[in-house]
Amino acid sequence: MGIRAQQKEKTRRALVDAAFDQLSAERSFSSLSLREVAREAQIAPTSFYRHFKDMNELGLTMVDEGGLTLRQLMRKGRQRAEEGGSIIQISVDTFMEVLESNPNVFRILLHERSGTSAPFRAAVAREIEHFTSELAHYTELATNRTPELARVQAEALVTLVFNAGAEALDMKKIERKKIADSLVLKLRVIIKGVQTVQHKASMIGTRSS
Amino acid sequence: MGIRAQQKEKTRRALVDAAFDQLSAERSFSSLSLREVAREAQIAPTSFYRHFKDMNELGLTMVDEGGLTLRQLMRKGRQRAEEGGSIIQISVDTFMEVLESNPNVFRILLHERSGTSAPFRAAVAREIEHFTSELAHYTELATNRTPELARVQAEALVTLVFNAGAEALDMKKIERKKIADSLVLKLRVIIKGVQTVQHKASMIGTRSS
DNA sequence: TGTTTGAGCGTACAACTGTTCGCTAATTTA
DNA sequence: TAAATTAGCGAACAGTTGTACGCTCAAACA
Repeated sequence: MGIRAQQKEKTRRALVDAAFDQLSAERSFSSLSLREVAREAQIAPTSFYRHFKDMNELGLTMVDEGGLTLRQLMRKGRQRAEEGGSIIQISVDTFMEVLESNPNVFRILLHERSGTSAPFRAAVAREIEHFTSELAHYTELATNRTPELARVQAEALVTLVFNAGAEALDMKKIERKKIADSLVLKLRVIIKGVQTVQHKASMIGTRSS
Repeated sequence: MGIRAQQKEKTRRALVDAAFDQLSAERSFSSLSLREVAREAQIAPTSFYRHFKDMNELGLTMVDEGGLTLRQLMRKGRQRAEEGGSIIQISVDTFMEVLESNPNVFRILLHERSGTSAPFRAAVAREIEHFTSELAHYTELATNRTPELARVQAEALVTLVFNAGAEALDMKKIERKKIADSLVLKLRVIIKGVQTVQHKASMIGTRSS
């Protein structure tokens, strides 16, 4: 890569990082101004346009990085699960760790999921959908769930996990622990419930066939 | 009430209504400006201060009205449930009806729940906590749940219901129906799961005592 | 080597924001 | 009836925003 393209990439990266850095509990992406981001990235406001058409394009880039983080999260969880132990506990621990080391990545996902920009909502929904369907597929293979119930289970699990994530984001470690413990119990309850429902359904199926 | 106080209350109401009216999928409360609200309410920007210290104070008033709606929702659901039928189905139907007739009330609750203003988040959390604990209390009485499991069940149910509400908000009736059906199934799964867990726990308790 | 490209900059502008201040005029109070 | 209160207004302010335009000057290219 030429010197020029290298420098450009560096500046682009500085913009993305500047935007991520400005996120906090008190500051959402949509409340950031182009000028603020440019200021933080140490470039002139007008130079912003050399890299992104507008703030929305920057934001969508950030959401994409969020999707990447989710895929890494899924992979990491699976790797650890292969080494044995409670899958649920491992998954929750992994989630909380990744959440802690990338708080602002989750901030943009969690916030823009119910934000005011339709493209943003769609992008976040797409990433979460990908995450959910992968989990459903995995569940279908690892257990004896029907596709329908695997999907329902995955949706319920993901909803509770992300909700707990949103709560945990701005809390201290000790409170986060409580949320994680409570989350584990809830996930267990759901899985147990799905097992029961599926078992009942298959009994009926057995009887009638 | 004197003529003067009456007129003042009317204008105040106009401001709150104007703010609610401007909310939509594309417009959150925090994106509204004081001047926009005043314009919509047909008063001069400066007159706004005769009624609220700033936009935050207006917003907290609106969140309070959201809490009121939640309490009415709970009451309505219980009334209908007394007349028999599936409690879950009735609750979901009631929720979706109230959601449909007060979309913007839910918008502010659902959005500011993960918003950038700490006082807002706290206010919304308070209202949802109230809703959750009332449901837990009700569950504890109506079934034979331990307080701990009743609480866990209530939290899980509320999380799924509100999440489904957020999804349903901007959808057409037919898609909303699908969300509602899926939600009913998920709630059933959770309740079934809690039943199973509680049953197992009580068996152990019986054995060891 | 001479020419083209393009990242970054500074200036400028119109649009909007929240908020201060002093005024009016109608209601309330004494 | 005379005085005090106050909801509502218009003008004005300093600050911020997104973006258009034209320039520079180093890298890439022919």
